[in-house]
Amino acid sequence: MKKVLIIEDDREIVELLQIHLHDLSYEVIKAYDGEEGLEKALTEKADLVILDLMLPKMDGIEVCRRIRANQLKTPIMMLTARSEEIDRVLGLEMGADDYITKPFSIREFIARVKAIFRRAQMIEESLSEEGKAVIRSGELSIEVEKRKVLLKGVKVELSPKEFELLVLLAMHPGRSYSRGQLLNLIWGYDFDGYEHTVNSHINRLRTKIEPDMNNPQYILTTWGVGYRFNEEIPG
Amino acid sequence: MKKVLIIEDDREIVELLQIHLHDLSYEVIKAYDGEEGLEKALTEKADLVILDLMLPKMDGIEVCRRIRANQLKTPIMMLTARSEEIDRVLGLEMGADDYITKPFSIREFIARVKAIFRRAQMIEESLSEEGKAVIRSGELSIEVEKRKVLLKGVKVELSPKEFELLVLLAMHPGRSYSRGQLLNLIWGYDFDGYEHTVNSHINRLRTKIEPDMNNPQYILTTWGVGYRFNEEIPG
DNA sequence: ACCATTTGTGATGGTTCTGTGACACTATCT
DNA sequence: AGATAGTGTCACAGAACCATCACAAATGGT
Repeated sequence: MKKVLIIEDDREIVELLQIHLHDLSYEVIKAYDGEEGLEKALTEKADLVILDLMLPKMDGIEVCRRIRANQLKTPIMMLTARSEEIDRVLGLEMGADDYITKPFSIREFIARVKAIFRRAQMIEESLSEEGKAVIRSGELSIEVEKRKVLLKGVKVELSPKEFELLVLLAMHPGRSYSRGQLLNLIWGYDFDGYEHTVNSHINRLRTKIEPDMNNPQYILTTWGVGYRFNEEIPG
Repeated sequence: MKKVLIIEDDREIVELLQIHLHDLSYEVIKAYDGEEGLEKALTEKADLVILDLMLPKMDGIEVCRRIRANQLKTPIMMLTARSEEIDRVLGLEMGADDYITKPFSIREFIARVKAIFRRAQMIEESLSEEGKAVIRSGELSIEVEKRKVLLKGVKVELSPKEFELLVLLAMHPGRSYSRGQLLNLIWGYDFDGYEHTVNSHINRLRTKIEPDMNNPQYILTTWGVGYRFNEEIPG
């Protein structure tokens, strides 16, 4: 059974979410402040964390960061009170997978939760078929094990860095990575170069896989933040 | 009836696996620590070994190595606690055929066990053809048992290392092996020489089997990674 | 012990990749 | 619109990586 951790100080909202998550037969764990939330996130190994931005004791942003530092793969959905862009951007920068602004409709909330699990499920399944870790998206297919990328069935030659970038981004569609994060994750934390280096590699990668450079379909830019893989490929 | 050996100290997991393996009508042998596991692996002649990475008395890696040293063909499936704990590469480097991270779904576990047996079956069948394990690819045919390689019907004389390299690569077309992996798998994990040694052997091997050295058809280079056998031999 | 073969390593030259600077371009805000 | 900060593009030099060759040490058979 899937575990969902809710970190939210408004008990009414927690109640509401719990009821509906329970209907979907998920196990629900609750935390009412940042510290408690972080602790439970690290110990309970939840399959999804729902995280309010404004929290007592420890800010949602900080909680998100700390979770990411340890559990890279756990999906996080942010709740924010104001629909201001700043909040959204910050949320993405920390590596949240999705965000939703209060007040939200339960219908929408459930749809998003399902979407997140569906995505996680896809990754799980593609990994499980032995030897075949394949990520598919539109006309693009990535055979991770074989280090092979096909675009419309035609093999694309990528350099090591380009390949690693593509795989990292494509494994978490919709999640934005800052240039700093990408440098840490791919180049290593001891790399001391310019962040602008990432631009070049993204650019080279795009020239190889994007049909139209002025209108990228796979590698998207999150302005002011970094890059992400498109989560809704047309067709 | 197929025999499956489970080496795992967590008795709950052993129980669980046993039940499901029994359903598939496999005979199950159990061992609860590394030493016992190795002993039973060597005496019982199992068709599949399921091996936990963390074990009392003797580490799973060591057990894996020792089994491999004696029984080259027995498939081994590794169990690891966390996905971060072990790199996919490391598992394969030790010679495990597959690995699965805990916690895992029984469904997935069974799928993988079946896949391993299916693969073993395939190899078995190709072996039974007049007792010859033959790998064919383009104009190249490798008779593994006889240590004989034919190019366009003409015998090619290969040194031991060259032959082993060729067989290992040709057995898994498309999969790239790093120089470190090749050293571990062919030279042995205790070899302490330069990785660049592999280059020389690949080079010598190529001069013997490649029609055009500037455009290899069989042994390809995966830049920044290592070498692989071409999976799509032209006509 | 002798010879032939195999094998590891050093050296060298060639190829690909990668980081960076410079500049054009775009989004955002006042 | 203008100012500013963020992003796209491109070329190039240096770095990283690979192929090749030569040679000495190790190996193995006779």
